[in-house]
Amino acid sequence: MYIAKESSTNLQNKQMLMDKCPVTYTLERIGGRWKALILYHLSNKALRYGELKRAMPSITEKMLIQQLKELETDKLLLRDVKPVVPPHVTYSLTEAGMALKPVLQAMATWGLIYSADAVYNDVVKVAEL
Amino acid sequence: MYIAKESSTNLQNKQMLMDKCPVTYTLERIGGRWKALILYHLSNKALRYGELKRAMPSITEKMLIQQLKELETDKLLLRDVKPVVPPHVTYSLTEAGMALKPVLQAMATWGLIYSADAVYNDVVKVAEL
DNA sequence: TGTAGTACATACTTTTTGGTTAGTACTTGT
DNA sequence: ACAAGTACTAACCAAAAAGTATGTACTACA
Repeated sequence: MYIAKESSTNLQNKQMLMDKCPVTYTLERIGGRWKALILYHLSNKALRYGELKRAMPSITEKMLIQQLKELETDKLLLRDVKPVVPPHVTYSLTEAGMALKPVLQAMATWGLIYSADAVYNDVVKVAEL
Repeated sequence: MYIAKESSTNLQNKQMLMDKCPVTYTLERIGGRWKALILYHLSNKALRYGELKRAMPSITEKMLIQQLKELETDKLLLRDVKPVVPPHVTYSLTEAGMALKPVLQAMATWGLIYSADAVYNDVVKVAEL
């Protein structure tokens, strides 16, 4: 028999770590499936919504705007709307967004080195199918 | 009326990004609520299971061993069992785990700078309650 | 005898994340 | 008249992550 507590600690733990651990704070900002990739695509030049979509064919439109919105409210990127019709919207990195480049670079470097000989525990290789 | 596809692209997207994007690869290895913190605590010296637990009072035992297991199979840390009773188990960083230090450092630095004036969008501040 | 400490395991549930499907308003091109 | 392109919105759902509660085997100590 299972009796659950009324209030879970899930959000409380998240809050606490965001507050006390700067790494967790950063992780919360750039974590998830798509944010790093979006930041990467915008790292050289500003792009329009449609350009981003075409640069990442496997992201759905819902996920794309959702992530863009979150990145915007987190002040990592800027949304520029030209009030014309059809709409013309460009996304570019802010100061804070630019400052993430060395972070992403460090992660990319580690990933490149240590994924080479890694055992893929959570992924079934296509070749094995 | 809603009719769902039989196979979702969730895992396929994850696989694809892990394969093509080294940042995503790294993120998958150190992401989640607790892994960064565990790596941080082990960054200076090896610790026993109980010492880790006491260092992170709000993690549950289930989450702790689960994360430790994943970090071990990902070869970021080493599990040392002394076959005595009561059990004596120590965890320490591997080469790959050590190599993550600059990555965590870069994230910590960014987090410290850009969390100071951040708007907490996903968190209701305690003071507001 | 019973309580605490060692390091876990397991069944179950809640919360969050990611994905699916369908639709909006407007204009230009065929 | 109708399709295609612009940039979205919203209802709905499945899968993954995180958390809860409880139990294990063994020993030392009071």
